[in-house]
Amino acid sequence: MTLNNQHNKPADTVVVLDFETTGLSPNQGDRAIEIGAVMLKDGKVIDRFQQLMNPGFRISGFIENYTGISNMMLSDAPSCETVMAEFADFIGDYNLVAHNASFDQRFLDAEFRQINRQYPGNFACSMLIARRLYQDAPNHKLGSLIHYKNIHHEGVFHRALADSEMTADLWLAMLEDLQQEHQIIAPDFSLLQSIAKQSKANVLQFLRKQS
DNA sequence: TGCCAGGCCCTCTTTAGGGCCTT
Repeated sequence: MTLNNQHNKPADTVVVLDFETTGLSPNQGDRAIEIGAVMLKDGKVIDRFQQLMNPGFRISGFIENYTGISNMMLSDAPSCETVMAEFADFIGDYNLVAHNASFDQRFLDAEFRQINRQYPGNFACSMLIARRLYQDAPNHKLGSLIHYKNIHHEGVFHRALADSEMTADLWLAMLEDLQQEHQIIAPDFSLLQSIAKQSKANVLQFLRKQS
């Protein structure tokens, strides 16, 4: 459910999202079971979305243990189609951010195909950007980066809203580091997308040209 | 019957292999 519908649609607003799913591949029949999202504008959270959804079949014990989402919790949840229609309205035409975005994009595309909805926004991947900016991090899992950047968290992992909140905080930390450590005055969505496309060796030179 | 993701990225590469990341 969305918590605040009173917002405009400026270009500097992004939606940071995270899916919990029945598995790794929509092509193998996997479905979404939870969507969480945070809307960011000018470095602040202005809206949130969180909803469980019933995939129409029982989820595995592995997924119950991994996410803490049980078959009982999903039994009275609305259908994927109902939730995703509401989520399509939430994201509108904003640009999107996710950690390992190719995963979330596959599920978003698959679930939207089921309800004949589309979105015009672009995706940016916080993992690919973090691999460039934080080359000394022990690894680039979301939880590891949260610890690496000393980002406050509530100790909840692998739930959609909690993970999207942490990804949003990581996104804001990367924007701040680009300003503070790389003297880039106004880093934006397209710049971060470009950083992900730089080679590991060339990214510092690329950043110097932006400052 | 047997198998079962996909994309990015690095390197002991490019006529390939394997690790990382997401559930």
